Amino acid sequence: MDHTIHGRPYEQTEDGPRFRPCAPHGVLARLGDKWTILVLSHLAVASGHRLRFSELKHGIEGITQRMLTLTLRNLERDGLLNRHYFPEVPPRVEYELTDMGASMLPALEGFTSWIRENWPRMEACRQTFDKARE
Amino acid sequence: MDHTIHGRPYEQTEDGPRFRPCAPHGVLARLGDKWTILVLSHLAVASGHRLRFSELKHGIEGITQRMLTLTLRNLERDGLLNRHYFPEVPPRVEYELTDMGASMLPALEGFTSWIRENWPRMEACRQTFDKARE
DNA sequence: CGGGATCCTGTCAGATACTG
DNA sequence: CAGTATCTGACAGGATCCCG
Repeated sequence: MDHTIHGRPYEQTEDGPRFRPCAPHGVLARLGDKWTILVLSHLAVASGHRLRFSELKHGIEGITQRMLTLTLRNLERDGLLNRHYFPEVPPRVEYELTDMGASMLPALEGFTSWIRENWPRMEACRQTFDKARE
Repeated sequence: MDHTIHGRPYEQTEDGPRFRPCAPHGVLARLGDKWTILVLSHLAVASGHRLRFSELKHGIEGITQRMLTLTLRNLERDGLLNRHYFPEVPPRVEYELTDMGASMLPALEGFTSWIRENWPRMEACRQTFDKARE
């Protein structure tokens, strides 16, 4: 039998539930990496949820070709976006959110709206905390 | 004037909006680290949103003392939980979600529910992707 | 234009040992 | 019991060069 609390798998022990590393962690780890949120933000507001490589690169301050490529590969691997390659000269490549990728946006938006509301307070907490142990 | 799209700051350029690194990324990076979600999950389901250090340590498979301490410090710094120290012998320390910490749970739950629904599909996409370029 | 291949670096997780 | 201190290897990510 598989037990879950709030959808998270755990095993019962005599001292209470013990969670194991699980899916939410893996996905949030991906979203939490340095560039993924920025890439998704751009595609979220783009017409057709679709942009070419150079538009993404120019739109994200400080990202290198390599990191953009890696970020896009990971998102493609997870099925969150599709890569469209046009063998023209010069070549053109467009990235587009999949249905699954687009379906994630409301959940992400819900979370980011919480963050926006609470961000000033978190920032204040950090400064208080840091000052208390300078 | 400060422009935002979906709450994210950006600067306008002749080629369209350019986002800058912003608060959502920082918070998600924290949540995405290896242990934070597991710590929050435990506190979320604990009575009074409150647990002592050893309960957390025992409840999270594989975490080291050091990493649990660091994870808890970061959450405390962000104002998401409080540390209660009882100078007994042996000492006892309890960690408790703050109001802000508890207010984050619904947003987190919304996100993790999306993940649970889509996780099998993401896993399938990864395997397809990996096989295609073995 | 898009991106693969290499090399290099700082950062951080993990293990271990010690302490009030 | 609940930490802190120290060391180490692994790895994320930046810089650079080249290629169809």
